[in-house]
Amino acid sequence: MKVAGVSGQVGRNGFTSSARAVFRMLFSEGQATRPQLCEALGLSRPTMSSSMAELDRFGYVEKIGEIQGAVGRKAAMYRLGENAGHIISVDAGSTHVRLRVSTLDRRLLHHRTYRLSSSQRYLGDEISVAVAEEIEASRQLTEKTWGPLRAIGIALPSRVVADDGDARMTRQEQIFSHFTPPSDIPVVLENNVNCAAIAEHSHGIAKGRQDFAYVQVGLKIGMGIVLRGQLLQGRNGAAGEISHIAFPFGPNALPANAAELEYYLGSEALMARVHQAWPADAGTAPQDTAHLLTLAKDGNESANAAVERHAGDIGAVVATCISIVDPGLVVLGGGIGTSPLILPHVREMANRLSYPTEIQSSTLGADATVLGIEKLAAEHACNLLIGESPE
Amino acid sequence: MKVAGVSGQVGRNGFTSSARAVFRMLFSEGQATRPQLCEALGLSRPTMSSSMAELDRFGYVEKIGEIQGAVGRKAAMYRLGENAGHIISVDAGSTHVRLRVSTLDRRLLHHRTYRLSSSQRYLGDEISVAVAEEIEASRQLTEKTWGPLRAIGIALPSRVVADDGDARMTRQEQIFSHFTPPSDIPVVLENNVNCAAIAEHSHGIAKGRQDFAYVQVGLKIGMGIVLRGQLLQGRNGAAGEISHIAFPFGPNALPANAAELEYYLGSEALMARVHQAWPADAGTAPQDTAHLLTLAKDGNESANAAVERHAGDIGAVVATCISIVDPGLVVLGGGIGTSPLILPHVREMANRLSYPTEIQSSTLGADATVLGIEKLAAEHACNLLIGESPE
DNA sequence: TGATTATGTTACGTAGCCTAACAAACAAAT
DNA sequence: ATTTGTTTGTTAGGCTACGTAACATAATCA
Repeated sequence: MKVAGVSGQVGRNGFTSSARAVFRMLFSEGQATRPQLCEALGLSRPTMSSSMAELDRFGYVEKIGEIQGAVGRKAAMYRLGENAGHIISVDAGSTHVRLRVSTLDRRLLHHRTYRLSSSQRYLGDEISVAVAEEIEASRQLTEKTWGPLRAIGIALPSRVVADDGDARMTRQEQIFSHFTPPSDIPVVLENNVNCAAIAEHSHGIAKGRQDFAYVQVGLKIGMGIVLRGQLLQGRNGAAGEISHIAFPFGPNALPANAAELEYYLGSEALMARVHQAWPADAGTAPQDTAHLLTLAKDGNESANAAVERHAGDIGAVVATCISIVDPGLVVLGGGIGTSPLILPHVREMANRLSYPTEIQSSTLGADATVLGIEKLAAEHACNLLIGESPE
Repeated sequence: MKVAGVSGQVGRNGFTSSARAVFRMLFSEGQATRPQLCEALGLSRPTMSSSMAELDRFGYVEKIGEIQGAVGRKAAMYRLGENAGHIISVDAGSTHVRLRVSTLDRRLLHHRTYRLSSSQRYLGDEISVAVAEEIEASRQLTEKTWGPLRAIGIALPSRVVADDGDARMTRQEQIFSHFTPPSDIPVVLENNVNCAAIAEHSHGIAKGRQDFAYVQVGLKIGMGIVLRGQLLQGRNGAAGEISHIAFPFGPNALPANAAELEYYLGSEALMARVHQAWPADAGTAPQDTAHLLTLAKDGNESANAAVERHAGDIGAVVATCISIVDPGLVVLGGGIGTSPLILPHVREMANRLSYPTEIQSSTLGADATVLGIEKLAAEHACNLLIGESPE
């Protein structure tokens, strides 16, 4: 994750640590009563009173109702207040630009989806233009109940280098070719596969897991790794760039070029191999991977063989990842990755080659990436507002 | 790292956070004056006084002298006191059992090295017996100025699973077949390659790095990964088990068995290939890898070709690791890994296939592993004594 | 209409830090 | 040898962020 713009106050900012804990709790839980917060944070009721007063002075919390227990007085329910502000999150994808405007605790305020004129294989001008326009349009209709804009998050189809990393040779700056963010708003950039991984962590099948890997198999292949609850980025923003693992590699084969696996495991090369091997008497060869998967599902032998072989290849890649980070859980995503046809073969290959690991298909839809960058942007905004998280 | 024995008090234990910070500073720095500690920890001199008094009551610190600045009063120099105690660290290696007795701040009190009767490929009875005897012998001569024994650390040639991991199918318990640790002393277990990585971090070329990978190439091949300053262990204790990456893997090759790379890249298979390819007119074929490296260094063409090919294979493995964790630094260790002959070829292959990464040879000697487990055991003892580290 | 229970506030105590001021111990200047 | 200035360490006292105890408030239940 790269953060541009405002350098930001980190740490001490006048709030007591209890007030910060309360804010952070409402930030992550959405809403809670005072007794719930006391219980969860181990604070006394007087401390809760003063923390709430502190936060309320800035409009960072608001009371949204009361709930009645079995007996006794009603408990006041709170959530983040208007002044906690809002964020804009954008998935600058290859076919669509998806945008969400939401509060820090991720209540959706507004959303848009823009379809690009053509599929963009890499981050380029058209994506930058579309992002600029979509963000501008959303900013126009900002309602004043949304509070101040705290951050803009953008998920990119490119490597993204953290602030302390080595940013040479990255395409990440391309996003700014036609898009100039407001000067006082921090911009959070992250790779789109990593964002999908984050979404699996916060909304998907990896919820509650400290460690897991998310492998996306579609047009391209990529991986996002979460270790100890945190996204692994790497010195060059290249953590999870599995298209660069050594391939081919064997007793009589050394890799000749970088990223050969990207071509081999990508949809295009897969379909090329399918066409090559397609028997003349097996009917029309499928035109795309969706078609291939449909044929396989319907029992077409040639399609099944191709899918099985591809699943084996993916299983080999997954085994390699497990052998290096041993995450305990691997989530498969992307057009091919989520197919129930490949799952058993990936499991079989991965578990045969490496170590006991749960392997599951993603259940999140097309919103995963934008939800992931939303989470990251919200976290960044939260940190700027009340200081870095304690751990 | 697996921890057996005493469950331990974690966190709150009567010490103020300043006192804990002071202890932790002396633990990591070895010794420091009061003003130095004030400066480094951001504490006032009165707070330092009370923290020192607190720690001194338990004998956890001791004054070891005074140093004179340019002008002004002398500053008192402190280090950890006798009651901070000592630890025993053991490298249960394949040919030797190395043992160190040291204070928590790693002042060497005693050391022994025991040569095993034969090279042990796996953790088995002979190693367990040797460890039991060496530890017992060291405990006999415990001097009372050493203070209490706080922990025993053992580096094992086996996967080691963390307390929350999945311990099935591990050999780690073998160490206790003939060795029963004192019931009230915590035992810290860790894989020996991971220990060597830790040693690179605390004493070696990776000092000060947050992220790096250590690749050991010798009789076997293995990796230890440090991310955000912490060892990566993995759900099955299998993080860094690079002998399990998919191999062979190519357009016409899927791996048949687990760990084929272990056989292919190990010394034995390497030498078998060398013998196979050795020309009849090139003199006697080398008998072991050391001999092979010597011949290559002296310009022998066949030896050089074999070394270069092996280095390329290692480079491919390193590239795979970089593509997954992108650590920014890879340290090569082990009998073959530290050879200056392979370094340029590994660099060339790794950087061609993946991302800009510093690749260096280890400069630590045979003590690396025991120094690594010493660090881990010391940290564990420190945490038990004064609570978990804040971050 | 109490009795009971949960919530929130007020009053007050305390731990753990700080600053200010002073005492002690030193080198360098007089 | 005395004075001066500097650094170190201690004493005195204050402040902040918590806590507990007690009370006020608001609900259910009998």
